[in-house]
Amino acid sequence: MDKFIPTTEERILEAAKKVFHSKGFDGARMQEIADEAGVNKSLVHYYFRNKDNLFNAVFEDAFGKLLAKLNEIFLSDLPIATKIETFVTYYITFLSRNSYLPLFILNCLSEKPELIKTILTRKQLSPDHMLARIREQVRSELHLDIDPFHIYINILSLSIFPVLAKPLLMSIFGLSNEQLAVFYEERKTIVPEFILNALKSYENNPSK
Amino acid sequence: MDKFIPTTEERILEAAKKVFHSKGFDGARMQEIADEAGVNKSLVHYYFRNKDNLFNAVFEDAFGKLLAKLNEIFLSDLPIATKIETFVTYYITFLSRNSYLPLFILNCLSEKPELIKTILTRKQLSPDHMLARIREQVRSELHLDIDPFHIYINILSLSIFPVLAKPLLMSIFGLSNEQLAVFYEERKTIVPEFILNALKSYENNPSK
DNA sequence: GTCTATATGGCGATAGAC
DNA sequence: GTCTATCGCCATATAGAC
Repeated sequence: MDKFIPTTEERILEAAKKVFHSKGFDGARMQEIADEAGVNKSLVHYYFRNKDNLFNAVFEDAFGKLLAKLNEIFLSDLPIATKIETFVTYYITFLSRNSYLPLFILNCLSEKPELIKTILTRKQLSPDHMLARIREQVRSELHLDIDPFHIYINILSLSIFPVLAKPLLMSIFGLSNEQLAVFYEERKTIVPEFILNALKSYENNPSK
Repeated sequence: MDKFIPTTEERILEAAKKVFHSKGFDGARMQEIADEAGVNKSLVHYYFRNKDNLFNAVFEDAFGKLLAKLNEIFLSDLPIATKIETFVTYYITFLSRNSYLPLFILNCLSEKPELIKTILTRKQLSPDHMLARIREQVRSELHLDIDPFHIYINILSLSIFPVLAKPLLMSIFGLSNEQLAVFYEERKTIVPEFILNALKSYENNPSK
């Protein structure tokens, strides 16, 4: 079994992910990235020219993966209930293992929102297409004629916020890492249940 | 009507809020804060000694207000359904008017989680007390014997995340400021409905 | 490709006149 | 209390030897 030997460039990119994810653009130091990668500081500039370039590479990698998965799940042929379960489980699992990621992405988007256009076109992702698909399924499978946008945002909120708020859960409620792991595990079943329960009630009482 | 004339110190603090909220600790510049307040840079040091002190003052102000309101609502004598409505409406209103706040607070907590202890003790806030109160009401009013923690986190998620994700909503879905205002307005009724619907289903089917 | 050395600028903080 | 001037440090980035 031949071991994967990363090139210097890959080592730098991995180190940059670690540092940018936890410290953000302004807080990160090129020296720290170099140390983390075990290379000389000048090499970082040699491969990526400047801090902005390196940061963009890190951001595209992080956000691109998440967006692609989002699209993959919601454009698939699964029934809507299964999609919700799959999405919630996948996102909670992935984000809780990379818990710096969501905060990093939101910070980046609030500072440089233009970066997202590049990624959407480069990866050929269309959020409108995805929303249309959800609306169609909500209508045909759940027999609800409602705007799917709020539902969609609710799914994202319930999956992402609890990971985003990890430091808050630890410092306010004093949860340990073990308790947090249990908490996230529970949410993988509780959240889809919660959402489908809420939707079922609309079925009985189609006010909208 | 005598106009409120802010002291220099107050002007600096207000300016610091604006700059720290939007740029974070590392991104903020003492010079920018001074410019924003219309004073000389040295005056900022004169009143607050250093950047850390100033930042702590800003953080305590922001987070303290939100925590106090959270406690006030959930420890009040309102029925649980009304509490949820009140909370959702208040938080969406307040946060969407100060949309930098939630991201600012989460960043701060992930970098210096120890700051929260000070605030909790200084403001005499007890999260455990609040959770106990919710459990009690969920049991007596909704006749559900379930752990209120997930419900509580769901309420926070559905209220806070959509504001936190404002830049995401704007850049991915291309929402304008007007569309966002409508969106947040809709959520003030949709979210409590969604939550209470979900809880009602547990009532019919008390698996837990 | 990888290193050392250095240019260049910006930032937080202080000293000291008024 | 408010200003000007400046110190000392550190960060990004580049030049150039190997």
